[in-house]
Amino acid sequence: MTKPRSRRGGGRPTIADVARKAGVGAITVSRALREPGRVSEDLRRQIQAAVDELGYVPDPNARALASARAEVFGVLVPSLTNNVFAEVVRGIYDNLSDSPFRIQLGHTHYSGMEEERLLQLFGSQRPAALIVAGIDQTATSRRLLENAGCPVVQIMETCPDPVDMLVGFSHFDSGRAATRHLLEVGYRKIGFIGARMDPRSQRRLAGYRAAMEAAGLFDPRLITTTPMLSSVSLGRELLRDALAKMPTLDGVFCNNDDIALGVLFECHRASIDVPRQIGIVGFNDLDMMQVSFPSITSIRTHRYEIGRRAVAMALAAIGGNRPVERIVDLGFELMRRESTAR
Amino acid sequence: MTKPRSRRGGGRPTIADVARKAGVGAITVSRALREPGRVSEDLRRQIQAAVDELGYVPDPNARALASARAEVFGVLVPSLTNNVFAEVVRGIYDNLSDSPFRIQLGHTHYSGMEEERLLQLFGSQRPAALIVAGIDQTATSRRLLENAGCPVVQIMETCPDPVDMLVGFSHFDSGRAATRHLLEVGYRKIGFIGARMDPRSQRRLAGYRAAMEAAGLFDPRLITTTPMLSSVSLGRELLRDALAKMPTLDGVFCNNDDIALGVLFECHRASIDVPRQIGIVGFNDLDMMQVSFPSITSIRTHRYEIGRRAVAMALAAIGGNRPVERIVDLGFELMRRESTAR
DNA sequence: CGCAATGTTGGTAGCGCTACCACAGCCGGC
DNA sequence: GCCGGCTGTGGTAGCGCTACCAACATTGCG
Repeated sequence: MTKPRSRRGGGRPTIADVARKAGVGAITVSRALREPGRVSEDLRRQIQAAVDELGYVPDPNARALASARAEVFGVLVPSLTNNVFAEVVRGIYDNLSDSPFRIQLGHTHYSGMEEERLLQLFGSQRPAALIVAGIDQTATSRRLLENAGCPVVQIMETCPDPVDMLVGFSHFDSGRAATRHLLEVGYRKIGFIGARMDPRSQRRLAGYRAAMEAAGLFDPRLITTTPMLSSVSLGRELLRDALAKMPTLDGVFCNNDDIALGVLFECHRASIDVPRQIGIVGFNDLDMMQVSFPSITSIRTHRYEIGRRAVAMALAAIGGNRPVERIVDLGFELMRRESTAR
Repeated sequence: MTKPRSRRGGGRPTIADVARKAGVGAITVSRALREPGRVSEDLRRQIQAAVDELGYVPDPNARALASARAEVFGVLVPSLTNNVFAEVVRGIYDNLSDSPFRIQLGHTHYSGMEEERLLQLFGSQRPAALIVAGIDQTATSRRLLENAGCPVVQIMETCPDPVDMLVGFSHFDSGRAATRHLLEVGYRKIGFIGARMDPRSQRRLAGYRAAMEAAGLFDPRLITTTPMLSSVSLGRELLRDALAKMPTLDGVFCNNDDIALGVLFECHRASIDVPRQIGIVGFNDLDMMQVSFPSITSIRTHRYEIGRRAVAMALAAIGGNRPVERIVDLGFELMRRESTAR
């Protein structure tokens, strides 16, 4: 006779304990918990009573092993301290909190290598779905996504050929819209100021450039960027740099709101009148943009909704009814404010 | 003869495949991967070659099931969009990225019930360690933590009787220090402005109150709070409310930097001179505090370091050598700036 | 009334991995 | 030369759960 291993788990109740208590087979307990509709009302009640009494919680690891599918959403974003992604992630969490799915979050730190490593790692868990930021995966990453064997949602951008599904908006269009607005209001020497030029920033810059070229006003010296991580203080420094290069600057499209705020503060310090001498447009429309003095024109993006929608699409796909629209463009909105009101 | 189940996992290589290829037993492969020191140099090389060739990645679920221990850190914070926790979480991720541990992140949304639910859920995974924000768990939550069977680190605060380990700083002391600074510089009618008064905010308020009472200047009408979530725009509204209640207000200790920024903007709009008419102190010392115009005095907290340190302590405990100091106080720092320079 | 279709339940055999032993070979000490 | 102790390796038996199939009862229909 073999002696049972000494309950390595520390004596937590198992499905067998519940089954014994309820006087049914283990598999019936399993079904009662996962597909209550397939178990008779009577047994379901008995089982529920046993579960409650024992305080049974299914072991997700055993479940994943047996079913070859973990109840986990893998989520890959470049950074969490970036307010933008924090909002997206919040949308994801909120829409997933009532479901049995857990979230496995990873930071790529804007690195393709790191993204590959994490996808490899996440893949080994057989996640129920993957949500990844951006469309600029390496060839290896793209292959990993295609072979993940689960719904994949790319977020934050649009493109015609996603791996699977996509929710986002056009960074090119939004960059162009911001620049066009400055042109329409009458600014001419419009600079682009940006830090950490990730692919999405590059597309906004391309939109800026397109607008400026269409107006016959493009000049490469109007562009000021840095590889450093974006921050408010960096916005201040970058405006100084931009003005040093181009003292006649009369407007700036800032790659994000942090930069824009830094620019505004530097204008205060240098007694530059906003919007009279310089017009400012930010990007993302954080709450503070409408509060600042003067309030700052910005491009509002639907970050929370992107996260929420990505989850909704993934859940639909898991449930068997893939959304008809594989590609969702949530657009953006230009919020006109005092910083460009001249 | 039983036909093998059709590789539900989709044909990924298993440890048995690696063992066969390397001509060794499965258990030796397992050891070579987890404790290379216990396997001879020769076999280790052969096994590594087989692993590389097959692209073998261990299944974390099977591993967790067999060893009754998942390589997962459970992390519980109230909110991710709060910049403060985003920084803490970054510190946690950064210090854990080279280890085999994954992170399971949960939001309590400042709710004790939600915290209980998540601890229950996380516990079912048998995590390697738990990191939770705060010391104000419900009785149930505290019991769950005590019985988690793994190292537990509470973060963000100090107290004499943590569940297990603790890293943080004193909110009471920091609130008192901020208020004392305002008093020292000469402000008298000093208000407290705060949103979302979680337990940490309450302690800062208590520190404020202690300082004001010690100076014989406390007045409950100086306190303005709201249950709403903190934001820059809320800071602006709260200052209006505070001034309506107490027009002679000459200083404010803001519960966080977002509020402080909102207050500053409202002062600009209302042509209130900072620091002459009103002094402002923020809390957390976000980057923008030193950039704003005028720059804002704030209490610097070591958020990233709290996350980093919590992980270091948990790893040490997992490794068998619990840190001698179970309680670590990382302190805080008053950053004097223009907003209180009069 | 017979038979297929449907619905409900249970048994068995794993999922991929590691804990726990067993065992072989080697060392040094008495 | 025997014994205990080490080191390195492997076999076996699960971890807790679910996929798969079988068994049985019940129903509907010709």
